Amino acid sequence: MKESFGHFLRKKRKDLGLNQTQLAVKINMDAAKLSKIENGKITIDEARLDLLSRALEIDFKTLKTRYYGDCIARTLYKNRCNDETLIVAEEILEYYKTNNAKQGNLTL
Amino acid sequence: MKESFGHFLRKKRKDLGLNQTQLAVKINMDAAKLSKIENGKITIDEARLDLLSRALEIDFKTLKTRYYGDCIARTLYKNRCNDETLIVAEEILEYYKTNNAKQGNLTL
DNA sequence: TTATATTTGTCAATATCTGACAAGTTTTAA
DNA sequence: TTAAAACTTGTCAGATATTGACAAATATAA
Repeated sequence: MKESFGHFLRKKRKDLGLNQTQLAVKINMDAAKLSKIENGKITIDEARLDLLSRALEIDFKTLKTRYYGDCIARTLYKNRCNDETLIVAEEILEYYKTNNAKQGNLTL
Repeated sequence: MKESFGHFLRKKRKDLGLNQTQLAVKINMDAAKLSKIENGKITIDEARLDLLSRALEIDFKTLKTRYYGDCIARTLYKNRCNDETLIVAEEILEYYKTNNAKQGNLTL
């Protein structure tokens, strides 16, 4: 079982022997904010995800997958969605792909 | 392949021979807003989803699954997530379930 | 065209998010 | 048990986003 995105980040940070303040400097971020990210209190954008992947020596794609995977897991958990939801999501994703919906037009 | 949540709603509405204005009245909603929902421009909360399920004679659970499935599909599509993301999401969901994270504490 | 249906834009009020910092708490190590 | 370091949380005002209600514009159908 994979841990949460925040725990994953924290583990990687400690593997490199960095504290939050040190890592925060590397990615030009307030240490308090980094703490909130590790604890899943706030979101992070892709630009910051990129900086983070470099600082933690993780492949960007891997980190991105972990991040959005975590976001989706939270949506499911928070809203008490049933197990079928992910399957339905996959099917609807195909719909958007084949119908070439404009990506900017999509509101979550 | 399943269509989007909005298209699903529209189909069900037309099956019942209702126009947006008529359905909007039933669920105590502005018709313009209903249009935006059918076109995926805005979100809807569970209370309204419940009203909608009654008005359209759809099982609430089914509608809810469709709705969040659509939200997740949009997240994936909009952010160009790779195929592995859903698998990762499933694993992280298990983490939240077993660790009994407080559902209120989760920020998306 | 004319009526009907749908979509989009606007508005102010409300709510949420942001970064920066201060204050508080927990952990660590002597 | 201490003090220091690490971490977490709260606050602040400014920015950004969302809401419901309505008007205007567009599309569809008769």
